[in-house]
Amino acid sequence: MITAVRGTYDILPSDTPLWQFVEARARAVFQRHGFCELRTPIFEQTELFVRSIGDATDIVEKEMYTFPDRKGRSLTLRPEGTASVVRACLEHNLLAQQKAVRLYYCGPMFRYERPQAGRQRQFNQIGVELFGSYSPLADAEVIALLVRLYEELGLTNLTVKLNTLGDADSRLRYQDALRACLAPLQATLCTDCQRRCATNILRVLDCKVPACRDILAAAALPGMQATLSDAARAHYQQVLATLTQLGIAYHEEPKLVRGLDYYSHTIFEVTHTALGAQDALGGGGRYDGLVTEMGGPPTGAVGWALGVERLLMALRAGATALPVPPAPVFLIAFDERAVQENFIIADALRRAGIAAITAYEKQSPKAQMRQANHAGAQIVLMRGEDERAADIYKMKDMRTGVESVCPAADVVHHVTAALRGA
RNA sequence: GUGGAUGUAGCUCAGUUGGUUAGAGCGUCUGACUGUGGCUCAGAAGGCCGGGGGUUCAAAUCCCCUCAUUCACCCCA
Repeated sequence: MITAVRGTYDILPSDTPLWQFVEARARAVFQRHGFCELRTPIFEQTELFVRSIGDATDIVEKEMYTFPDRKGRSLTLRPEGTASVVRACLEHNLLAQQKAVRLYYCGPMFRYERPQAGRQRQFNQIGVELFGSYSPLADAEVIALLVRLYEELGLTNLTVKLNTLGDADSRLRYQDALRACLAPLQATLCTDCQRRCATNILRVLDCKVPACRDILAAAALPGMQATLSDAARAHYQQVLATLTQLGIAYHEEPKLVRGLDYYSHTIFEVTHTALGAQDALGGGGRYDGLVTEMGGPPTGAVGWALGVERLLMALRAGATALPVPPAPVFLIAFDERAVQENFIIADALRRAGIAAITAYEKQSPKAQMRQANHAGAQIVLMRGEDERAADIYKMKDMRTGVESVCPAADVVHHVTAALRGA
């Protein structure tokens, strides 16, 4: 038997209503906030991700699905959404005008990682990007948007974690200071941290190995705040103040670090208690340098992405009321001729906007009634020899068990009235 | 990429120190005055015991490999 490849999975009909619910709510919230959808291809030139995400990141180093096409060009299934959005904006000149551009996207992303709870190789993200402003209000706007979206979906037990990396100069100064401070200690750190010292030194701060934590705590490392420029510090404070005015609770996490190179200034992450090790429901930050890095004009930018699978895990944990599938009209045939007759009536019902299904073969009335019940039918229409003689349909309301009769020519009206009354 | 746990019916799981035709619950199907669902009762169908190799008179059970799932590390959404 051929199975779905490792790290991928099917979203079955029993689950798709929940997905549709989440997507519909998300679109409604984005629409209220003035964000428009952008749909980009699922694969891009490999170079796009290498340049935007950073060639020293885990994503680029070992997690991308990269392959040559038939003419030898290197292509990559997108591991995240921001790079494609920036590329599309530049390609179509969407950032040329002097105004903010608000975009959202949703769809599958691909990363070659070891699957575990809340982590698969093809997974879905919903994300937003806000271009054209350096204002801390823009940071606050997208963070608020993320929180309002979760609220709209009925999620609680959320934690919003915030930090600032400062501008590019602040960050370089801090990394230098950290490197100088850690150099003499490097041999005593865990092997992961020794590697991090070379690749992404900020991650050392986030190490969970107890021995490392003790060493770091004793080392009196410089705080990032110390190397922040005045402007960067003021920007961050303004973001915090605005969130407070919006009534959005947050935790400052000075050690919060992100895995993509393009972030600067504000970074944030939303976690949920019911999620286990992969507890980040969503995260993002400001990336003012990326647009110029990709060959565009200097453009302020801030955005986030959320993992839909993790969002659904959190929703299920919270036992939020799930949407119910449609309850169709079910047509039962007592004889062979009725199968064909029902098929025609079903079409008339559907054209009138009423969901209806029929059987393809005559089965026992009992079996057909069971099917109708299983399908959640509210109304059952029955046709056989007796009904044909009188040119009528027998109609049963499955909730009350009450049966009635109506002329064959008038079925649509009767069903409509019955559904409305129920 | 590293480590632990687990793969038996559609689903959730039993299976005693290796020993006859591998079980249960739920679900499915069929019946219970043959043209009527839900509840109840009765019956039936449904398993290369994840796959491959090995040990043995004998393997779901022991050993090795492999694939997959899962949890954690790592990393991220």
